[in-house]
Amino acid sequence: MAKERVVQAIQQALEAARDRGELSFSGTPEVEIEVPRNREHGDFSSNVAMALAREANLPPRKIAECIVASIGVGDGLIDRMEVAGPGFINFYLKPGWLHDVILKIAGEGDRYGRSDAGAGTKVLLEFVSANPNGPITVASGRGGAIGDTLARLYELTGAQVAREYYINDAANSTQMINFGKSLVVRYLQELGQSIEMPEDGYQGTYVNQIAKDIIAQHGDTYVSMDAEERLTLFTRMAEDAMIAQQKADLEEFGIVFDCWFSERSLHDSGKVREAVAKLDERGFTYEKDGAVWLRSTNFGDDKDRALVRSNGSPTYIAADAAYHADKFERGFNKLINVWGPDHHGYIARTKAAVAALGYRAGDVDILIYQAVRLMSSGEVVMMSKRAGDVISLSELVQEVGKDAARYFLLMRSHDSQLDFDLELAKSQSEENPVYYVQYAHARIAALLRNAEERGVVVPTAEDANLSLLVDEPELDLIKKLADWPEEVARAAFRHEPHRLSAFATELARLFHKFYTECRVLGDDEALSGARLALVSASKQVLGNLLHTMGIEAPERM
RNA sequence: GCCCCCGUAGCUCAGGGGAUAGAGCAACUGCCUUCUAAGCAGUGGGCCACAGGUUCGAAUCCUGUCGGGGGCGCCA
Repeated sequence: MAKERVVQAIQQALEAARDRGELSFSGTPEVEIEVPRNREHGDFSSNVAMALAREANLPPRKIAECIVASIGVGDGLIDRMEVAGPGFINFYLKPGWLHDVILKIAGEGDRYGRSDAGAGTKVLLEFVSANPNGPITVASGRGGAIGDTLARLYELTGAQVAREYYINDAANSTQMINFGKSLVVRYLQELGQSIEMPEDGYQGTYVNQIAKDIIAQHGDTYVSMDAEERLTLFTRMAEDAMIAQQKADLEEFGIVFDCWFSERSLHDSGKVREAVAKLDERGFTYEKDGAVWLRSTNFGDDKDRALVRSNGSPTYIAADAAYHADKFERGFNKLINVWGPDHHGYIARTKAAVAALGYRAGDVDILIYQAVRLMSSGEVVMMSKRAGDVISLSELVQEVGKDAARYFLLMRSHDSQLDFDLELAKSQSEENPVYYVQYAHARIAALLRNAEERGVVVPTAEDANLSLLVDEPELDLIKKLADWPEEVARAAFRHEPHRLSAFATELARLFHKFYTECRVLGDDEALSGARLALVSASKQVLGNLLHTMGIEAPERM
């Protein structure tokens, strides 16, 4: 595409200048070009001259002029160049390059935006991974939106991607036993016994529901059961019920995992023991106070961590070490974990465990997203899982819809806290940003329907006379369309799925602007045809974009 | 005490070495006999928390201070 050709032209010019002895620098300089914010600064702009100034020991503008002088304009792409400001080189291209973009989009369709930039990468994306003791919360939903969108982005770069949910189902977890106890209480209460829910029990009504389901299936069989046996059974049943519900909640949110990975399975299969043994063999453990410790400080952690308790049971970090080893053993070469803010303390120790096991810690990327606050009428809606007044992801989806929920949870950088304005997300009106974007798509669809009704033929991109597209709103819109593939790669590799919401807003704005200023179905048949080709391309890109965000692209609104 | 994130318009936040700092919401003013006004155009609104430093160039990088949030277990 045009951008690569400009980069190549600069590189060749640099080498030519070096060969002539006009510039001195070593290696091949990284040539970066960008789309300038200001349209008057051309189609692309480069700062190489300034970046090279020190090494070449020449004023930036001088270098820029030297580069410009050795770039030919005869290749049909570059119209003219300008040295501007402190030493920017601005490239003004012949409009044909933009028309090629429309041809490319028409040719690639749903695949427009794909690349092979990530080919050969086998990514395991682990996200959500909530404890199986309640419905998926809105906070976990943020992790879900981020993880799933990141997965879609990586897929577009040609990487192989697996979405995985790590189930924290280790036996004897105090949380889970407590959860099981709560279920027992509800079960007995439902059957008329008067016992109190303990202070630290799970108050949510979903526990009552599980109790009712058990009664519906098994009646009062468990009333007379041995209490300890019953607790074990109920803990397991509570867990199974929650996992099933979580699966359903997430599917409703547009997320389907390739694998639900059980922590317990790591213990049962002996993999946790193996991992601890391997750490021991490699000399990174020691015993103290009857416990086995990992020398995680050897790998940058600020203190050593217990792997096996003095009572002989392995800790969470031991299982985590085994889990990450297992991921690598399954052939993945890039592990991405999307974790909530309460896990930030685990980054150093997890990476330490990975390194101590002999894997590359650099192949593990851990993304911590910050808290979500639900806001209603300017007030924070408080949430506590145990108190039972959580607003679940499922409730949020029912309240505002999947599209608004996903869009809002993707609007902010993962490391910013996020205020989720319920009223705004709910409002089916102009103030809601998600509708702004979807409306652009629906508007396009309406336009194309209209054309059909009027008997106007939408020409193929090849048949349209694209050179008629010369107005500013048209060119600005095409430039944005041209940027999509690169935006995909940026958002993927920088792990910034929230960029898509900004891109979506910008693309929608440029379309609306075009729509307002450029009449599509007019008297000039050739111009209408060219504009319809542009409209189709816009629909394609907007659709691809919304699909990547996991949001519907409506045909009408 | 130590660690992480944040501090940018009235509010919520993008931008994270480059040219004149942006968006949504809120406020105000225009634009529908013509393709969806869920739209467009315009106005007002900023010591980019503060202080030093690095750089040709800093909202952006470094150090420190202040303010907000989160995390620091032989819990998971």
